[in-house]
Amino acid sequence: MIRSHQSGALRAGDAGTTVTLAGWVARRRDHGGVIFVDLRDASGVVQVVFREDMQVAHALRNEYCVLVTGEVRTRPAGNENPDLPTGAVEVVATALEVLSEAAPLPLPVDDGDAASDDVRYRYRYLDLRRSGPHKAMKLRSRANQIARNLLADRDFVEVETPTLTRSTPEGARDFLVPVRLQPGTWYALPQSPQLFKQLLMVGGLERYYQIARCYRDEGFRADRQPEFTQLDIEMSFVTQDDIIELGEAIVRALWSDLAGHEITADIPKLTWHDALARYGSDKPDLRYSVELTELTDYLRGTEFRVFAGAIDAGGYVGAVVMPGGAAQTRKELDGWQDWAKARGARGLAYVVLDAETGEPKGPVAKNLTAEHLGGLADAVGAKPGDAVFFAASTERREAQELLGAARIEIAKRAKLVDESAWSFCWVVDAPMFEPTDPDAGGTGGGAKGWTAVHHPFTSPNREWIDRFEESPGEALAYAYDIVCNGNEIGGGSVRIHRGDVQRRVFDILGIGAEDAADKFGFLLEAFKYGPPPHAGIAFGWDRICMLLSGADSIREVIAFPKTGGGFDPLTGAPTPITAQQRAEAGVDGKPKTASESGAKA
RNA sequence: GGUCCUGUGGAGCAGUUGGAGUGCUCGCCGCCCUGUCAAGGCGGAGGUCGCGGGUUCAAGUCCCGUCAGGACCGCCA
Repeated sequence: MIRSHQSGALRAGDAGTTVTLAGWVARRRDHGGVIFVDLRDASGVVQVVFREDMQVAHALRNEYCVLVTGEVRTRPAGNENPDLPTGAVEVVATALEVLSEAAPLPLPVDDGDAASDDVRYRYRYLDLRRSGPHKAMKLRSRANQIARNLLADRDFVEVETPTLTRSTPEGARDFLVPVRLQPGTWYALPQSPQLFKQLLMVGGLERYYQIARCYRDEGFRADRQPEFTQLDIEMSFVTQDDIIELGEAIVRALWSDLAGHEITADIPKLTWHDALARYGSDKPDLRYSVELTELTDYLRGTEFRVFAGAIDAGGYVGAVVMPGGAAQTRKELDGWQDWAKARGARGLAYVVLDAETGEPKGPVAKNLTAEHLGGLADAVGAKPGDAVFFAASTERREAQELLGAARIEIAKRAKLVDESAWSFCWVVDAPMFEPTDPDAGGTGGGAKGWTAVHHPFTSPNREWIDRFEESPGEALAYAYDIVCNGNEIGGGSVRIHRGDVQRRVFDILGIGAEDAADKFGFLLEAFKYGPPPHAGIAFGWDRICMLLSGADSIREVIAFPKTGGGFDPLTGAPTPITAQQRAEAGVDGKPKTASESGAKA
């Protein structure tokens, strides 16, 4: 080591010690006769004093990398800085070596206002010198360590699975990699290690985990990047409850250590259907209590066409209450219409209850009978001064999700969210299937299809395993998600381990035997040889680290993140390739053996 | 694929009704300064107003297109 101590570790007890420090010039305060330099390394900052005999420090600039030798002294009385951990001491320099100079900085490296995201990520190596990003990287490392320790204590085996693998249709779009040695054929980057971890169970490992990079070529968001990380877990000979117990243990350990938050009781469970019915979301934010009310029966017989149309078609009408919402201006109420339209809804019907009299008012009120209006407040649990928003649709889930989105927006606008709170829940009993493309229903009379809510390897629960064909839309799965403050932070399922059940599920999904063999043949083959019952879970590691670090984007907990367009501002990736690279990569080659699936019709 | 917001010296912003590249904070360069810690004082440099087109006597400002970043919808088994 070229240094003797870490800058941030120096304390009053070190006074009198001669130290050699290495780090960066965080700030220089040049008084002419005496120069103060805040020297920063990974451990923190300490003040270095250069006296008249050390005027070389005059040439130092921000972010020069320097080596300083000097004596630690307690600061003169009255000059301590209580804001710094090292504020009781300073280092009086006797030697200075500039290890490397720094050009004028393209962004501020101090902890004041941050630059915009694209500048920060273009110069991420400078951004990472700031304390916030630095802490986020350390937090993530610590989170990995906590998970590894806990899983090692429980005899889990950490296994790496391939990142150059087979394209598995269904689900998200794959990133594809051309194969030079077999022109015209492509690897896919894994969307998750799902199939491999199931094969590891067949392989008898019983307890597997991996901090796994996953790749999905879909739209990117604040909480979605083209490559992201899961803490991926799979176990044999377990039930859903065993996975939930393990998941809670991991979450409990993470939040205890990294957020100082103790999860004492069991994390509450609610069913997928309850979550939709009460919160209009399969990842409800339980930090606030606003709930939806179904009004389908209450409003049955109404002549208001918007509601009657949904009710008569066997659909759903519901409402959500905005506490104090009656105080909104006409402009604000109109704003909700724009908000709803931006989400693809026709609008958001509402009734406001007069703050004095409780009298229902608003455009929709004119369309409802006195009877319906009279009992409305009680039916939805509204008080005078509240606003009631309605949604109606022939598709229950569609209306519920609109109200769920309104619920979130209400909480935001009415400031109902306790930002310091942590609220966890499990959402269990998810349906096995949902109809494909519900919007297209009714046209052409084409066959109604089903798609897996979770994934095609999810087991129906005991109640449905022998008869899910009877009513695919109602069949429930052993599938579970863990939710924190309205973010899905993990999810998993009990897997199908019986070939016959798997084939029946594929049948419902419209995946024929030939198709299944082509896409997942290797898994079905494996399942011929004594596959153990198994179940697993995967945690969205970036999201968890984001929540624990208080960030509002997973980019903050990724060392070198990409922009929403999948662009890396630092390296400039992706880039075009040269003609020679293209020729060598085999991009344009034709597969040698044209299998049925590969050949064009 | 769609909607909305943003784009002005190195960074963060302001810029009114269309009237001179105008302003603020920080940074940068030079000088002064012996106890600061967001040091202070004086002086200075630094601009294709994202890009292209249009309207106009005149565009940072209005219109159209486009690019980039962000948020959201679709999508994400």
